[in-house]
Amino acid sequence: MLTAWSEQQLDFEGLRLTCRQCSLQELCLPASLRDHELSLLASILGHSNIQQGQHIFNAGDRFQSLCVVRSGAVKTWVTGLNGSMQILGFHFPGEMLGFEGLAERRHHCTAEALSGTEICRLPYGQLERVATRIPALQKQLFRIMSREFVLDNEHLVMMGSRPAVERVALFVQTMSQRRGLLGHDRTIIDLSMSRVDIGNYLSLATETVSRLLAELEREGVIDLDRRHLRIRDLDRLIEISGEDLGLLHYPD
Amino acid sequence: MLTAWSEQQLDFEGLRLTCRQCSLQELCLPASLRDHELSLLASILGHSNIQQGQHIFNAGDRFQSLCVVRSGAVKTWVTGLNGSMQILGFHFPGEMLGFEGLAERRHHCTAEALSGTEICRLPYGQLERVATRIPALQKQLFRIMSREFVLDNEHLVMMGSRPAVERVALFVQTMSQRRGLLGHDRTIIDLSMSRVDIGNYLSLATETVSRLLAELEREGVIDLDRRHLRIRDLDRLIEISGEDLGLLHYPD
DNA sequence: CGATGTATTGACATTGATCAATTGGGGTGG
DNA sequence: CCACCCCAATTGATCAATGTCAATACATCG
Repeated sequence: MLTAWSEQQLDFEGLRLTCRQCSLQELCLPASLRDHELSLLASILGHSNIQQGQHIFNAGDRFQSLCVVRSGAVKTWVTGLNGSMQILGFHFPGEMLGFEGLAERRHHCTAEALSGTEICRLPYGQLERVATRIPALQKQLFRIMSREFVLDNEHLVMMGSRPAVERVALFVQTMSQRRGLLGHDRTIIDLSMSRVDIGNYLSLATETVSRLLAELEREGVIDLDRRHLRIRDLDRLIEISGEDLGLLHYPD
Repeated sequence: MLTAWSEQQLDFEGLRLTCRQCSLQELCLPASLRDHELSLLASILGHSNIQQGQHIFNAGDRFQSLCVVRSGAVKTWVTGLNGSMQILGFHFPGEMLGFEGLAERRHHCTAEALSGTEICRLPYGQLERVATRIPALQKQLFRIMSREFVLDNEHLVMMGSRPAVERVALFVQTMSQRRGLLGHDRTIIDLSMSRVDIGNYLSLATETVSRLLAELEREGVIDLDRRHLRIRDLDRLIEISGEDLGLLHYPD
C-alpha cells in the first residue's frame, strides 16, 4: 500500500529525460508541439520509477497530476464496500492516467504498477496554465482524453460480449492492437497482468480465462506459454470474437 | 435511421435560448463563466429538437460538434460485425455527448433520443478556439470530460458486479443519483429506456431485469409501475447492491 | 531443493439465458 | 366510445454456460 510519491529518488541518475528525447513523443502529449513549446512542457514534468506492485495513486488521494506511462504497465481499479474490486483498465506506454480525478480533485480509483514502470508526472495546475498558452497542447490533451473514452468503450464491449470465448478473444485482440500502436510486433504479446487480473477485467472466473486461452491454443489460434502469447491466426481470432476492433487509430 | 441534422427547423420559434436563460447553467459548460464570456459561448451554440428514436449522430459520421442534452434522454451504442449491439451509456440533461469522436474526428458510436429531446450543439472547432481564450471554459470542459470518465467507470462496475441483483440494484442507484443531480427528487425515477435497453446496458437478459425488478418490489425496496419507479428503502438498496456509488458529485 | 504463489485441469453446482406463453397498455380506426 | 391490435413487459419451465470447489502441475526464488 505504499505510494511511490514519497520516494524522492527522482532525477537520481541525472538523466532527466525531456520529451524531446522520449521515444513516445509522437504518441504522447508533445505531438505537434514546436521546439520551444516542448521545452515549456518538459519544464513542468517530473519523473518517477515505480516498482511492481507499488501504487502510483490511491482512491481518495487528492488529485495533483496527470501521469504518462513511459515504460512498463499499470492497472487501475476501484474497490466496493464489500471489498470487491473491479479493474477499470490497463495502461501502457504513451497512455495517460488520472483523468477521473480531475472533476472532483480527488482520485476515485487506484493505479498500480504491473511491472517496473516509469512515469512522467504533469502537475495539473501548471499543465492547465500551459495549455491555455499553447493551443496545440490543449488540442492534444482533448484528443488523448477522447482516446481514453474509446478504450473504455472497448472494455465495455468486451464485458458485454456474451459468450466468454468472445471476451477472451477480444481481449487478446486489443492487447495485440495496443502493442502495434507502440510500434511492436502485433502478433507477440507479453501479458503483464495475471490471469486473475484478466478475469477480473473481463468479469470472468480465473479458471474460465485459463481454459479458454488453452482452448484457443488447442485450436491453433494462439501459442501460449505462461504470460507469453503469440497470435498464429488473426483471422480466426477476429472471427471468434465477432468484432474487429479497428476502432482505435492514432490521430494524423 | 434519420439523422436530425437535416431538419433546419432550429430557431423556428424565435426563442433561441442562450446559456444565460438555461436552467442547466450550473451543471453545464457555462459554470463559473462571466457574462461576456457567456455571450461568447452562446454565440457559437446551436439548438435542435430530436424526436424519440431519432439519431443525433451515427457511428462513422464525421465529428463536428459536442452536444449537450438540454432535456429528455439519450442513449449511445456501438454495433459489432455480427450485428450485436452494446449500449455504452445513457445521457441526461446537463451531460455532454460526443467526446469519443474527437480523437479520430469521427464518431464511433451512435446517439439516439430515448424521448423527445432538446440538444445544444457546440461546433468543436469554434469551441476549441473559444476555450483557448477563456481559461475558465477550458477548465470546465476538462472537468466535464472527467465526469464522463467517472460515469463510464460506474457502468463498468455495474457490469462487473457478479450477481445480477447487484447490477440491477446499482442501476437503480445510479439513476436515482443522476436525478438528484438535476435537482429532482432522488426517490422518484422515470425510466426513459426500455427493459431491453436496461438489459443490454447491464449485460443481462431482458427477462432477468424484469424478474429482479419485480423481486425488489416484492421485498418492498421499490415501487414499480411500468416505467415509473420509486425507491422505498434506499438503505436496503445500497445493501443489496454492495456499493454506495457516492462517487459522483459536481464540482464546487 | 523445498517453499510459495500462479496457473492449469477436473468434477459439480448454480445462476441466469433461452424458449414459450400470457398479460396489459396505449394507440388507432371503426 | 369501444374494439382491436401491437408491442413491451411479465411470468413460467427448462437447460446450458460458467462459476465454484478442490486437487495438481509448474516456475521462480530463496
